[in-house]
Amino acid sequence: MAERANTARRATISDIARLAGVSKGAVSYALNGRPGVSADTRDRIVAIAEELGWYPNRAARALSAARADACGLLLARPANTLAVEPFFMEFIAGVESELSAQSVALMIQLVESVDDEIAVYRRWWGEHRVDGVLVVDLRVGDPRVDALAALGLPAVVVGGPVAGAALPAAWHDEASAVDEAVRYLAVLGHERIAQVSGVAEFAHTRERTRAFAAVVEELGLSGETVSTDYSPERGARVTRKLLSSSSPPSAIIFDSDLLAVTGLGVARQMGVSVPEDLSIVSWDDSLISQVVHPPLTAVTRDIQAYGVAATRHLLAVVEGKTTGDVETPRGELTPRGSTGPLRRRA
Amino acid sequence: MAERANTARRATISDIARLAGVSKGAVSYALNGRPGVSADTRDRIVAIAEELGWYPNRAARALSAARADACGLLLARPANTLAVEPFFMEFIAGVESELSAQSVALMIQLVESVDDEIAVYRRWWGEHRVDGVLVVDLRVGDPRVDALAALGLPAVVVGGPVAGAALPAAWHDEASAVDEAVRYLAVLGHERIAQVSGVAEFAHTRERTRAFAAVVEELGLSGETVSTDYSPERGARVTRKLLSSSSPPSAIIFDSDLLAVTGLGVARQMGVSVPEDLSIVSWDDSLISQVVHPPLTAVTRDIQAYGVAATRHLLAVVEGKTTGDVETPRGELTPRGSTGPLRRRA
DNA sequence: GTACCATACTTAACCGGTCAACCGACGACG
DNA sequence: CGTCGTCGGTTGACCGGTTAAGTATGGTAC
Repeated sequence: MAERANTARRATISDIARLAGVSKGAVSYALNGRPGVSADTRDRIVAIAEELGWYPNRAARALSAARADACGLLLARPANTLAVEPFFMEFIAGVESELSAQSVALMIQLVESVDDEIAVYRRWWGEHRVDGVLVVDLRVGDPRVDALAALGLPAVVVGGPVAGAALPAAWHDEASAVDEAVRYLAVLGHERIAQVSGVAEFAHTRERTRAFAAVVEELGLSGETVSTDYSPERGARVTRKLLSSSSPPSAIIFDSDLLAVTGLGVARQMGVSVPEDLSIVSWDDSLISQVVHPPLTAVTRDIQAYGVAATRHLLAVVEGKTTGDVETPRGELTPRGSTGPLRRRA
Repeated sequence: MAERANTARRATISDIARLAGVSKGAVSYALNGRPGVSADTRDRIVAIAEELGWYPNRAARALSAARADACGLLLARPANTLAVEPFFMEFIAGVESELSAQSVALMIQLVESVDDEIAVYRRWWGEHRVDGVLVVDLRVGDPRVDALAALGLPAVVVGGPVAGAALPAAWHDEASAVDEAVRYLAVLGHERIAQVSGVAEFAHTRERTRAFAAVVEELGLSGETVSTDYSPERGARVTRKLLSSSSPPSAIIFDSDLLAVTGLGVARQMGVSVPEDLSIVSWDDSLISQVVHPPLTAVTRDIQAYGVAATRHLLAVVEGKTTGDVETPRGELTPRGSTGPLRRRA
C-alpha cells in the first residue's frame, strides 16, 4: 500500500517561501539563524518548516557549500576476521558518536586490498562524497599516505605517527603497555616469554615487537616473537608449535583478543592449564576476553575514546585548523585470572 | 604542507567541455554513454576526463536525479555488545559487498533507542541522504514499521516478515533450526533442555522461543526458556542459576555465540564439564564459537549471504520493482565438540 | 529638510550536473 | 528541387539550496 506512491514530495524552501509569502532567500536566512529577517518573520518561517517536516536537502547544500558533511572509513581486512575483531566495531562506535554529534555522516566500505582502498579514496574525493577519511591499519611505508597527500583529501592516520608527517595522526604509545606486561610477567617469575603478533607489516605490530625485544633484552629474559595474519588458524598453529617445543614459553602475549582466546583453546586442548602452566596476556580487552574461563589478563585501551579522539582530530583537519598529531591515552595492563606465578616443573 | 591548500579544484564537466571545445551537454552525453555525440568526440571527451581524473560530483547528480545513491543502516544496541556480536559486522560485510558493486554508499549510525532511530530515518529521508534503509532487530509491534511506511522511505525489514506487510522483508525460517537442534539433543538422550534467549521483544527471539516450546512439547521433554538482553552479565547469571538448580538441564541452547561462549565459561568455572555434563548449542557460528575448547556446536547461517540478499531486495524496493518479501536460506546445525550423549548420573 | 544608515527584505547568480527542446547541415527520397 | 529525417551537436531550464548585491522603508542626526 505504501509503495512508491508514498514517496510524496519532500518540502523545499520554495514551498516554505510560498506559504510564508516571502522569498527563498529570506527562508534560507531564517532557517540558518542568520541576520536579515525580523524575529516575527523568522518565527513564522520556522513554524512552517517545522510543520512541513522540512530538512535541508543535503545534496543541494553540498553543491554550494562544497561540503559533503560525511567522513569515510575503509577497512581492508577479510570480513570474517573483521566480524570477530571487536576493535573495529568499538572504534566505529566512538567515531560515530562524535560524527553524529556534528551531524556528519559516516561512510563505510570494505575493500580487498590497499590498492582498492586508494582507488576508493580517489573516487570518494572526486565525487565529493566525503570531506575526510580515517586511515586504519597503517603499514610500514604505507602507499596510502602519499596517495592521500597527493590527492589533497584530508585524512587522519589512526596509529601513526607517520615519519615525515605527510599526514596528521592520532596515535598512542604502544611500547609502554608491552613494557608493563613483560615486567609484570617477569615479576611473576616467567623467564621464557613469547609474543604472538599480528600482521608484521602493520606499524603498530612493528612497534610492539620492537618494544617487546627491547624490554626482554633489558630484563635478560628469553623472548620470541612469531607473527600471524590475525587469523585463528595461524594463531592456533603457532601457539601449538610454541607449546610443543622442547623449551616452551611459560607466558604468551597475544596481539589481539581473538588470538588470545584461540591460544587459550589450544592450551586447553593440549592439556596445558592456564594459568598454572601457562600465563596468557591479551591485547585489547573486549567482552570475549572476559567471558572465557579463566578471564584473560589484558592490555586495556578505551577504544571508543580512541575513535572519538581520532574523529575530533579529523574534523579539525577538515576545517583546516590543524596539521599536527594527537596522542591518545595509552593502554594499561588489567590483570585477571589468566596470568599467575611461574610453577617450576618438578 | 599538504593542508587545505592542496584541496585543488577537482575537475568538472565544464572544465572538460572547455578543453574539448564542446558544450557541457555534449560532455554529459558522452560520459554517460548516451547517444548524441559522435564516436570521435566521445573518445576525445572520455580521454580528457580520464586525464583530469574526473568523477561526477555526487551532490550535483543527486540534485537533479533525486537519488542519493546511498543506503542506511541504524543500529540500536549498546556499542560494546555490538562490538562483540559478530553477526553485525558480517552482515554489514554482505550488505557492503552488494552495495559497492552498484556503487551505492552505505551510511551507518549507532542510536540509543528506537525513538532516536525513527528520528534519524526522518532526517535522513528529509535530507535526501539515503534512498532506502535496512531495518534490523525487528520488535514485536515495532513502531519503526509504521513510521517508515508513513514516511514513504523505502525499507526492507531484516528478520520479518511483518504481519500486515506494511514493509517488505528479508527473512528466514528460524523455527526449523530450533527444531533440528532440539531433536538432535533429544536423540543424544537429553531430556531437560534450556534455552537462553536474547531480547524477548525481538521478533526472531519470539519466533525461536515459540518453536522451542513447540518441539519440546511434541517430544515430551522438559524445556525452559530464560531471556536475556544479550549481555554477558545476564547470560552468565542465568546460566549459573540454571546449572545450580536442583534439577539442572543437561543441554542449553544459547541465542548468540557470545552468550554461548559465556555459558561455556560459567560451566567451566562451576566445574561442569562440557560436553560430559552439559551440552551447549550456539546460535550463529562465528570464529569465536570455533576457537574455544571444546568448539561449539552451532546453528550456522551464512550471514554475509543474508546481508547480500537483504540488500539486493532493498535495491529492488528502492527501484519500485517489488513490494514483496524474500526468504533466505535457513540456519542449519553444525555439530562440534560441545554436544554429546547424556551421561547418566550415578 | 536633507543626508545617512540600519533593517528587512528581494533578486539573481551560482554550485555541477541532467535533459528536453531546439538548430544547422547533410543525405535521401519522391 | 523541395522536403523530410537523422546525426551531432548547442542552449537553457532545472534540481534546492546559499549568498552577494540591490532596494524599499523608516528612523535618526545635524
